[in-house]
Amino acid sequence: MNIGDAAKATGLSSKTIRYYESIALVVADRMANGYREYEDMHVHKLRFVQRARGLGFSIEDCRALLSLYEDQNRASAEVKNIAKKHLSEIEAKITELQNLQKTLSHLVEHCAGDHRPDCPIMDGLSGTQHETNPTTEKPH
Amino acid sequence: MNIGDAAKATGLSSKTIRYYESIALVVADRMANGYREYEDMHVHKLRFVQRARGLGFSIEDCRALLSLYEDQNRASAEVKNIAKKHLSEIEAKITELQNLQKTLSHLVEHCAGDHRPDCPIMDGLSGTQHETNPTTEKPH
DNA sequence: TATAGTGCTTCCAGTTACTGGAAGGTCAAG
DNA sequence: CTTGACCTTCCAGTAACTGGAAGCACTATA
Repeated sequence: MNIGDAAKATGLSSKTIRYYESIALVVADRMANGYREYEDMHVHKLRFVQRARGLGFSIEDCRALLSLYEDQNRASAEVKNIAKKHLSEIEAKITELQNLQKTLSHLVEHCAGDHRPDCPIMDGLSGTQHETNPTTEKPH
Repeated sequence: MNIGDAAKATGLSSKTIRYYESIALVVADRMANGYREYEDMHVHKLRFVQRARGLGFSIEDCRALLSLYEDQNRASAEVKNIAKKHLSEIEAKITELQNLQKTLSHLVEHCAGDHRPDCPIMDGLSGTQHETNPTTEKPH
């Protein structure tokens, strides 16, 4: 199976699969002509990574998870720790975004959105607001 | 006022302020010795950008908002459009993260997290799950 | 005046996870 | 033998900074 077929089998692009090889995440064997050769085992790993990425795990998390995936003597506690850490990052991000959403929706609701220049959104951004809720001051 | 003072006045780092100048977002004048010179107007603009970034607006949005900020004849509708678009992106992101959170928290809850290798999280990632909810299959 | 220390300058590289594109080799079909 | 689809490598770009190196400017002190 060459890279194009592996791409179809996993839902990843050939580009992405090559990228994963370039960072030593999933490395294929080579055929006589230099083409990459994918066995079922490689496809399984690629699908594993694809699912993990779909759950938002970083590439480095995927690397760790993949090595646990191959480790017959793994402790599920290690897997759980990685997942819990990721989960709490997701939850923190949700909270952060909900705060932005609250502030922004307030501003948007109070903006007439017509041809006139007066705009509570601008007032909020310029610090000229008359009566408003505090903006989250920390860029990331 | 030189760049260090502008940094203190805005809460941005000197590095960031130089970066903003390099992308022509907020450009300072220069003093005889080559140092950047910041007037109140520059500080206002930098604070404006800092607040907009704090609300998650992209640099390009900041550029557009900044030009509206300076436009006496702006229509608040233009501001509102930018904000509404950003707001809907935030809301989409929240929804996406909430889906991940749901799936992940299910998996985490069902993992014993002990010394044994059996692990529902691994099962979910490898596609070997016994009874589970679908994972979000789209990386970004 | 020499020097030390702080702050300023520019430029280059690295971060995350790919994606697009160029230049060129390989293979199967007609 | 040519065409077209596929494969290869390598380079550059994305977003928004951040870190660091090399070197000039300014102030204070010995």
